[in-house]
Amino acid sequence: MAHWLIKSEPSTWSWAQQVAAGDKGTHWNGVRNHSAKLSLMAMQVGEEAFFYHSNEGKAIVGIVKVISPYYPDPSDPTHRFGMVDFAAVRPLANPVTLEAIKLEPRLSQMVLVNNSRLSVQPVRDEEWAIVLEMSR
DNA sequence: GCCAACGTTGGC
DNA sequence: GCCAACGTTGGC
Repeated sequence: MAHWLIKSEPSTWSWAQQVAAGDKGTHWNGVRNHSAKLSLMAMQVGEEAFFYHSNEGKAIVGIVKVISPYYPDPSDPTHRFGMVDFAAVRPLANPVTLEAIKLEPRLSQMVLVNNSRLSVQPVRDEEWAIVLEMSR
């Protein structure tokens, strides 16, 4: 199973709102970037992703799971981009901040560090485990 | 609020 | 097909 990371500005869509959406989850629409699209297309139902708060908080705050495979994003007039649905799984006991991630040498290859603008990105298995360890 | 990094657009 | 101009993202 692959792991992922998705970003959201809390002022637009927060972890609290994601939790409130429950098992029905939310449509992750609005992605308009090719790299992000490739990750969305590769996602399988049941795979988990870190939920990262950008701008305010700048931390991984929870885990979501994919509850629907990739399908067209009706909000895209060009019909080039699609989306998946995510539902909240659980919060992290302690959010893992971008600062802490940057200080951890074993996470120096994370896309979050190297390509900070990419809103949907893959996470390596070892990176996933290290972040979970840091959240305890 | 600034600005660097990056992606996209459009003129040529 | 190149590349300058522009818009957006997101850390600082």
